[in-house]
Amino acid sequence: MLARTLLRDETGRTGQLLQSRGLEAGPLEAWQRLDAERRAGLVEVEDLKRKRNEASREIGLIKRDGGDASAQIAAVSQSKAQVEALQSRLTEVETELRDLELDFPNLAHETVPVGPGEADNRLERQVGEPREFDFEPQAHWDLGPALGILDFERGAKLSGARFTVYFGAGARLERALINFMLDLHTTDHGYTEVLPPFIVKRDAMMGTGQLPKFEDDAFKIDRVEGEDLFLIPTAEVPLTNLHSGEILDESQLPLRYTAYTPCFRAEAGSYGKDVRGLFRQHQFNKVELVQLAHPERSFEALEELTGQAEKVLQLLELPYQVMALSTGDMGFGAAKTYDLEVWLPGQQRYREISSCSNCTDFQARRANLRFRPTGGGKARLVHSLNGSGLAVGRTLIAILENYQQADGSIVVPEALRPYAGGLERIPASG
RNA sequence: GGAGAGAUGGCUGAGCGGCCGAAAGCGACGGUCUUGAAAACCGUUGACCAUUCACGUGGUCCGUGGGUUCGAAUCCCACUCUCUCCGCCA
Repeated sequence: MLARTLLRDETGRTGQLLQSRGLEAGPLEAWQRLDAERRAGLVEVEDLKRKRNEASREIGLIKRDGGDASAQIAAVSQSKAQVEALQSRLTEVETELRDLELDFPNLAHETVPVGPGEADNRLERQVGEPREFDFEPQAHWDLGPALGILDFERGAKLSGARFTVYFGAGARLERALINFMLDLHTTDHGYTEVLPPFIVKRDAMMGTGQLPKFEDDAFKIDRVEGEDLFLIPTAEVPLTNLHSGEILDESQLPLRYTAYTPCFRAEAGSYGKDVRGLFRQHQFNKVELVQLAHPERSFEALEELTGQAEKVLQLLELPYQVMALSTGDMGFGAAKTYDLEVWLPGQQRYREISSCSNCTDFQARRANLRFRPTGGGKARLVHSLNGSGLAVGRTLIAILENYQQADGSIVVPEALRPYAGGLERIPASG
C-alpha cells in the first residue's frame, strides 16, 4: 500500500508513476474523490460525537448529584440516529478506499527503467562465459528422464500437469542444493535460518501483497468452518510477516532471514508457457532471503542481497546475467527488482532463476511492520526486501544443462560434492 | 476431541458502567550529581485518524466482531488465540 499523503498529491506525479506501473487513471481519481468525502464526513461526525460525549459527561455529573437528567438524555438519544447514519456512510467510504488502495502497485524507484514490458528491462552485467559444447547440448526435459532422475509422467499421474517426481541422484542433488544454499547464507551472509509454516492465513497473504489482487494464483484451502488458509507461494510470505504488528528496535535492523520451503503456485495465467520440463511447476523448492531494513539503507540492502544470491551461481560456476526490471515488468509490491537469469544451453537463452526486490514500505504498511528509532520518537515503517537465493529446481535444471557431457552423464559441480555425499558424476545409465 | 482459566501500553500488571487512554513497577529517553560510568534523585514516554501556518484541539482504539446503555476496558452474545488438566498422536 502507498502512503495516503502520496495518493492525495495535487501535482499528478503519483498518477504518472502509477501509470508507468500499468494502472489506469480511473482508480486514483475515484480514490481521491472518496478521500475528500471521507475527510469532510469525519469532521462532521466527529463534531457530533464531541457534543454527544460532552452531554454524556454532563448526565453523569447530574446523576451523581442526584438530579434529574431526563431532558439531556432525550436530547442525546435524538442525535443518535444522525450519528449512526453518518458513521455507516463513512465506514462504507473507508472500505471502498481500502479496496482501491490494496490494488495500487508500489511506485518504482527513480533508477528503474521505464517501459511497459520485458523488452524494457536493462542488462546490468553478465558473469561467466557460456560453455562451448562440441556436441548438441540437450534440454533438461530430455536429460532428466534419460538419466532416470526426473519423472514427469509419474508426476502427472499422481498430481496432474506441472508436478514432477525426483528419483535417486536427482532427489539427492535437490537436497544437496538446499543445504548448500542455506549453509552459505547462514554462515557467510549472516542470515538466521527459519523453518516457517507452509500454510498461512489470509492476513499474511494480504501483508505481502499476494491478496486480494492475485487470489487466483494461490492454492486455497477451504475449510468447512473457519477462515481460509493458503499454501505459501514463496517463503517471502511467512518470513516478511514474522514481525507484523510489532514495533522493533532500530538496533535490531536489518533483520536477515533465510528459509527453505516448498512453494505452491496455481498461476492461472500461465497456460501454454513452459509446458515442458521442470521450469514452471505448481510445487517447487526455493531458498528465500528476506531482510527487514532501515528505510534509509534499503537500496544498499538490495545490492547486498542480490550479490548474495549471485554468490550461489558463482560458487556453482553457472554463467548468468543480472537484469534491472522495467516499471512494467516488476512485481506488484516492488520498488526495484533485479532478476538473475542463468544460462541454459538446452534452450540457448538466459532464464530467470532469482528475483530480488526492494518493496520499500509497501509491504510494511500492509503488514504494519515498524521500528522505534534509537533515542525515541515516532515508530517508523521498515523497508522489506526479498530474493530467491535460489529457486532450487531451476538450479538443478541449470546444472543438468550446463554440466552435461557428450555421453549423457552429468558432472556434479565441485562446490556441491560435499553436500552430495561426494558424488562426482551422475552416470548416463541412471 | 472434553473440562477449566485467561487475553489491558515496549514488557509485567491494577482497573465500583460516568475526568480511565487507563494506577503501579520495569524498560527506554532527557536532566541533576560524577573525571567517566553505575547508583540515587527529578522529569518525559502508546497507536491511528482528522483538523490547524503553528501552539494545540477533536475523534477512535483495552484479543476480534456484534449487542445493551445517554455513557462500556468494565455488562451480554459469538469467534480467535494462549495457558492448565484429561484423551489421542508423528
